[in-house]
Amino acid sequence: MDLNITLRDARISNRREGKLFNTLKQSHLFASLSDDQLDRVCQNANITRLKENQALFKQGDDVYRFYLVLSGQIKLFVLSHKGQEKVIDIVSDGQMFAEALMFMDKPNYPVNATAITDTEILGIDAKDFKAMLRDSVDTCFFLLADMSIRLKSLIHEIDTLSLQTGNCRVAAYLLDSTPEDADTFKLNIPKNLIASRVSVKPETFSRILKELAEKGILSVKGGEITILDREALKAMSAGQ
Amino acid sequence: MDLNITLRDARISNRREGKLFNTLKQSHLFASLSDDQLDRVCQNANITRLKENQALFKQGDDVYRFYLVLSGQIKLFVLSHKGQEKVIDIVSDGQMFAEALMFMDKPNYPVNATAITDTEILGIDAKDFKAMLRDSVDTCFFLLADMSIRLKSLIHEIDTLSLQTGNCRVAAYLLDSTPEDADTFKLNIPKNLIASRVSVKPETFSRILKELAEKGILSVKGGEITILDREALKAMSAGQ
DNA sequence: AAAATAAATTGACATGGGTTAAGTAATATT
DNA sequence: AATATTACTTAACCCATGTCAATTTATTTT
Repeated sequence: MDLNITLRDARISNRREGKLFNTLKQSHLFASLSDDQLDRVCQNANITRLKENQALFKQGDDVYRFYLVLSGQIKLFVLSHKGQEKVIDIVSDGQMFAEALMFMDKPNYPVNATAITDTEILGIDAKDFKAMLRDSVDTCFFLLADMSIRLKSLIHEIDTLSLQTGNCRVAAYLLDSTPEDADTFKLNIPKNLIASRVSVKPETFSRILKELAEKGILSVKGGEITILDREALKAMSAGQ
Repeated sequence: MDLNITLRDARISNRREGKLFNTLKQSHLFASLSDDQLDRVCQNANITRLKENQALFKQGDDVYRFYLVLSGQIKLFVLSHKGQEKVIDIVSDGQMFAEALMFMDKPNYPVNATAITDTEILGIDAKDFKAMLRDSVDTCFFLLADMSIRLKSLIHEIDTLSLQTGNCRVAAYLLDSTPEDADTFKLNIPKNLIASRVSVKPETFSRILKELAEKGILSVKGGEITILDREALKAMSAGQ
């Protein structure tokens, strides 16, 4: 199929400007690999282009690869019995996902992955990567650190789900979405996905934004948010 | 202090009946280590006895060790701004905890750890362990698998917190607490801790148990639960 | 055993946030 | 540009679960 291009081709066409290699090296995990190791890992790697709304894998599918987003965005989500969707995470440019699974016995994806915009991803073969990993304890340690950070942030997520209100989670999300300096920014994903990400309904998300606007903490113009009172927002994200 | 006994002493006194070594080998991670590697790891290890309600570490403390529970139970929990407690996990005999943290830059415990009964734990020095780990890719892989399983279960936890009711989470907890064969069992931790573990208030937990009893799904006599209709309980844990 | 303390239950009530439904804005399609 | 589709907002209502308060039941302590 013409959606899949072998990495060899991609490397030849991209090496000149170094786009792919640079992207890989920007990623925490690959930064410490030599070009040789990178080559080994990329033997059976491939680049896939997903159209908006196209699924990459479904919850329960067997795991043969993990992925690095080159451009675009992927949503990782679970579905309830009744088809209700909960966004676990949104993965964007330069970020890796599903890299933790290959170490399990007979791994299955615990989430669904679907592109939310046209997206270009690099898929890396789990077997190749694990084989390389046996020769690179450093990379093992990078991966352990990576997973450790994820564990910590998931624990924090459980924490906020159990102990905080939707209000706090929205405030925290907004603070997390804007750099310290810029007070005006555009939401990079649709509001209904943000709502699911912070575990409230879209209606509730709207209400919370409205409430924040009424309190003078921020102003909302479509997808453009301006933070007017950062301290108040921080206070709210910390739980009032 | 007399609460800390060096492992050398412990080994001498325990090797005969092999209690400590067996406990270590029952643990997923240590099962693949040679006795020599085990010795290296245990250089600066020590055994600590905690009294009921005694804290082992607090959220934010620097991480120098990770732990294996030899006997008793430890609760891992976070506190809200207002002092509200959320139990992240209960760790019992043979289980390891905090082993994921040592790979981070300047790690701090993301949770509090307190003994809920008199507890005996083996503390393993993170530096020693990491040094040994550089010579044992196998153990790296075990650890990666271990962390992968934890990641998966935390994702599942977020899933159930976002998409399911307290009802479902209680049902799932109860199913998880009893072996497939025995229908009658004693809750091994106080009900208020179970409530926090499944993210409901003690009052709500009481009501849910009462409702389950009224529906004929189980019977409750103090801390003793008898499952009367396992299928119904499974259905409820799956979301009605 | 009695008293004191802590844990669990129960009821009355409050509320955060879900549900339903309608309408409005924004985006995509013809 | 006109239509269709999708995303977002708003309002009225409702429910699961939290809060508060009072009791009952366990568990310690003396």
